[in-house]
Amino acid sequence: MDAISSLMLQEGWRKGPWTALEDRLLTEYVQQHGEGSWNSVAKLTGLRRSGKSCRLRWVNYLRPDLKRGKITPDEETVILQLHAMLGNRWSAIARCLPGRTDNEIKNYWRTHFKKARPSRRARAQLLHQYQLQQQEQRRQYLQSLQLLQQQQNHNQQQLQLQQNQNQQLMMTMAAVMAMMNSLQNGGADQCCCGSPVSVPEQCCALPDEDDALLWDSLWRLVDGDGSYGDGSSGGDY
DNA sequence: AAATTAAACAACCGCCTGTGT
DNA sequence: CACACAGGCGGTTGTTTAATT
Repeated sequence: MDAISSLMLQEGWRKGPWTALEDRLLTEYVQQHGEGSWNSVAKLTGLRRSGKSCRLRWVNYLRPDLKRGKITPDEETVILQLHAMLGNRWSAIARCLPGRTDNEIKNYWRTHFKKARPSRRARAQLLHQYQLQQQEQRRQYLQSLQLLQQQQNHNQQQLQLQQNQNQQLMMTMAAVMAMMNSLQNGGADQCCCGSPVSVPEQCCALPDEDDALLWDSLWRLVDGDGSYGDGSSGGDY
């Protein structure tokens, strides 16, 4: 409570709903003195109301030119149009609607057009929608987790396969190198494993079938066709 | 029929502006 | 120019009435 309000209460200012007697006193005052000088109402009539309160009561309730009753559809249209143009300038809107007060229009707007708190039924519906949304989000989250897991397993398998292929390639390379060496050395002194042999077949030389595979791999490498292995990995070799 | 909720209305409050001194 | 005061304005709150559960 501010200083003026507490002072008003100390001095015995009345607040709250107006009585019929207060209305009559105020009406008589305005008839005699005209509108304005609201602060002198209390002195001249004995009313224990502030000037502000007197003015508000007169303007919003006692003025004889006030139009009573519901807002008509035409008036509603005007209110909507003017509000779209002027915003919350209620007094400006009220000036275009004779007999209506800014307070009345403001209340009407708030009641009918300002986004109202949803009804209980609407709130329950909103809550239900929210819960369904939450369920769906949870389901999607679990699904993506599962997908991620599958992806990781797949990657693991791919890695393993790649390692195997690399190993095989290294072995092939080593065998090729050994073969080259043996060809350079007349083909008799050393085997691919380094053992001194006169005939390669007597050491660790590959059987015919493996031998063919080995040469096949070598030509692929030389051709550089990148199709080594399962054919899915292009460019890493 | 009682309890609860929403709508409508009335009044108050604080801030701002215009005016007189 | 600075100050005080009255009046005006928009936002907010309180109360009553009507509708719904």
